[in-house]
Amino acid sequence: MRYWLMKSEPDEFSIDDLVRARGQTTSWFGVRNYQARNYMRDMKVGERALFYHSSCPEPGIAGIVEIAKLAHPDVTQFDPKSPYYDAKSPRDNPRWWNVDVRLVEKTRLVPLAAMREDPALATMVTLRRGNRLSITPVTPEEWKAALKHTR
DNA sequence: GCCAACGTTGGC
DNA sequence: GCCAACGTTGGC
Repeated sequence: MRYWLMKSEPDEFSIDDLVRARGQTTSWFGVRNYQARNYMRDMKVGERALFYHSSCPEPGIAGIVEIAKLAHPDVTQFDPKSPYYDAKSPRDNPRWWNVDVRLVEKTRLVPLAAMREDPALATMVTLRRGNRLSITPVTPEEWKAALKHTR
């Protein structure tokens, strides 16, 4: 059982979109980074992730999601009309994969500044200097510490 | 809008 | 395999 952090720009897809889709699953398409893709392929159904708002006025943890479906080929890579289209991805050997997630809960926002202030969270991969990965692993200790901030 | 940091691309 | 150029991320 592993824990994760998944970033989303709220302008594109926010915690409130997940609230509106409560009970449904949401396809985490559009990841175009190999390391982040590999993490998604490691994910198992039922594992949980911190849902993080990035590139916005108030970056931080906004909720908790769980993995609802194992990684499967990202349909947008084959759609020429999609901004995520990848002409070089072979249909019989897709480059890009995505899991599906579902909302566990929308939490109080845990601002980036608060995350940096907590020594128990300062170790998070996503907070490391220069890290830009949209999907990163979270240790059980970090997970516990993060949940405290959401209450 | 700026800019540091990083990943990817492509010529050699 | 190297590495410069380029594009992207994401906080500020």
